[in-house]
Amino acid sequence: MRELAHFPIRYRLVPTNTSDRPVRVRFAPSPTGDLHVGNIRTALFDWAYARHTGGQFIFRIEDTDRERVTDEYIKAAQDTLKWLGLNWDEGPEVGGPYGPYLQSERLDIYAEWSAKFLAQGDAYHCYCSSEELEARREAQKAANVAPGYDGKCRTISSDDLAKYKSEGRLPVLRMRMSDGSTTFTDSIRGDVTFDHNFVPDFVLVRGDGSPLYTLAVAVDDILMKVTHVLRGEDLLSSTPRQIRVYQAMGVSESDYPTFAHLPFVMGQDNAKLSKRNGEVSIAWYRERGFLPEAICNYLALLGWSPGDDRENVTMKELTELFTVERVHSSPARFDMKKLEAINGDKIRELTLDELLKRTTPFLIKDGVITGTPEELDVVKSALPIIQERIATLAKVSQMLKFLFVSKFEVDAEELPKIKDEQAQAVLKKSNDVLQKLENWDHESIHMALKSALIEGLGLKPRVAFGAVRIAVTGSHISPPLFESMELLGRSRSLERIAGSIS
RNA sequence: GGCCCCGUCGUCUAGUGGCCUAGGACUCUGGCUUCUCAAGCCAGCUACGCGGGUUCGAAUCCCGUCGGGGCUACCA
Repeated sequence: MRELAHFPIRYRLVPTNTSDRPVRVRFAPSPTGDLHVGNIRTALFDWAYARHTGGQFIFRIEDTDRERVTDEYIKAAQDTLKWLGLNWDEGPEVGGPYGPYLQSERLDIYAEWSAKFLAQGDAYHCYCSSEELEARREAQKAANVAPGYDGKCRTISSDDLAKYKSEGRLPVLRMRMSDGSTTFTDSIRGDVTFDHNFVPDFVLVRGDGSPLYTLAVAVDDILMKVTHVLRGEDLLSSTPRQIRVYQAMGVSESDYPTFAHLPFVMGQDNAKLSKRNGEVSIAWYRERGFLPEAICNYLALLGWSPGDDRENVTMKELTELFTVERVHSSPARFDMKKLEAINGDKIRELTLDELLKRTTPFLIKDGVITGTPEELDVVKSALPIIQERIATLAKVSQMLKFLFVSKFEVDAEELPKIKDEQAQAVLKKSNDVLQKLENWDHESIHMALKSALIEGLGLKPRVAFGAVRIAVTGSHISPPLFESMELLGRSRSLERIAGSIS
């Protein structure tokens, strides 16, 4: 076994794509659950960068830990990306020249490289058991030295080897780190240096022969000719290990990818956003009626800005404007209120047909309609009056429910408001004038009620119309009253008003 | 503990030595809009973590400090 030369490793990277290699960016999640806000922010930046540069966007599944990654989650990840419009050029389903794109299907490749590393002396077998390692780590902590593998099995006597083998111990494959340090240029953070004293020999292959992330990620990025690695900040300190694998692979420095570590998206509790702290899965937002373009727009503004005051950015504009240089190095807090505001803006930008298409599934799911053409006609005529008052698509159901219920009932907590003397007078008067109304359109209804209630009874509009609103829609919050009554129709409107009179 | 990253309104951000008595957006508060809720419009509150230095001049550069976060696995 050859000892590695003891010299500091100098590794310089150009901060932006000045290389003439075509840009290839990958998004490589390890789907151990539904993709969450942080994952998607990374995917979005990866995608935007690829599109901005006219490069390729590669989607790779890191499923080397088959105990935590399930097929279900892999499928869900693909669905989420597609729903968001982050289409990939290479990856699952579409294939590509450097596939397969599931690491679990590339095991022979990793086996080949790990055998090579072993033969070259870059890596070595380590027979230390988990218990032994744990004990030594504890001792290191107690002695206040940097914890990490101590290199015990770098050299191993034949006696010990025979002993371990007779005990049936299965070795892991460890990468040998040299002395010195690794410096690389992160496009977002600048030069970052790690002293190898704090980068212990790391495991490439488990005792059972399966590869670890540390091996697979580096091998794949090289083999798939990835030029830019934009990923979460949590992986920053694992970069020297990736670079060590590149060296062992014999890759020349000019072919190393450029790294850019994106800042975290944090939860309200100021901790890294994770499954623990609440509503982080993209599926959760989808179910609540958030638009994919709104999610992308909002997420793009977390850690990046176009540079001017604009906040409403389309996907197209994002691809035009996105550069790594404008990505922040500091973490951002996720703010649901702002997402809702942007979602509302995006809803208001939708055409009527588009809005109808998007809201229909929610109305059906909530049992408001079954989806007949007649129902959709009604929905379509009602959408213009609620488009500016909903922040999420899921809100349409409660707004339009009153138009479809077969057995109408006033909300229990609203009922007392129309039972007092004044309200009853309003309803009786309304019933009288509306019975005689010739044209049942919102303008006529408005005029009739205004004249009867405001001028006739001398009431404040909000008081008078409020009672009618509750009687007709069942709630004090509703779309505009007169339009609602026009949509509801004469008979049902009058029926409800009459039904509210005691 | 060690290593690494980070630090402008409550939140997201603009800002790369003078354009900053720090701009925008979201939130919040008040008002307008005589049908609610929204939307829209107007106004207001509120920030350069702290301490030194460099400079004629610092949010911007340097040092220190404090604070937050990540990593420290046969997870990724």
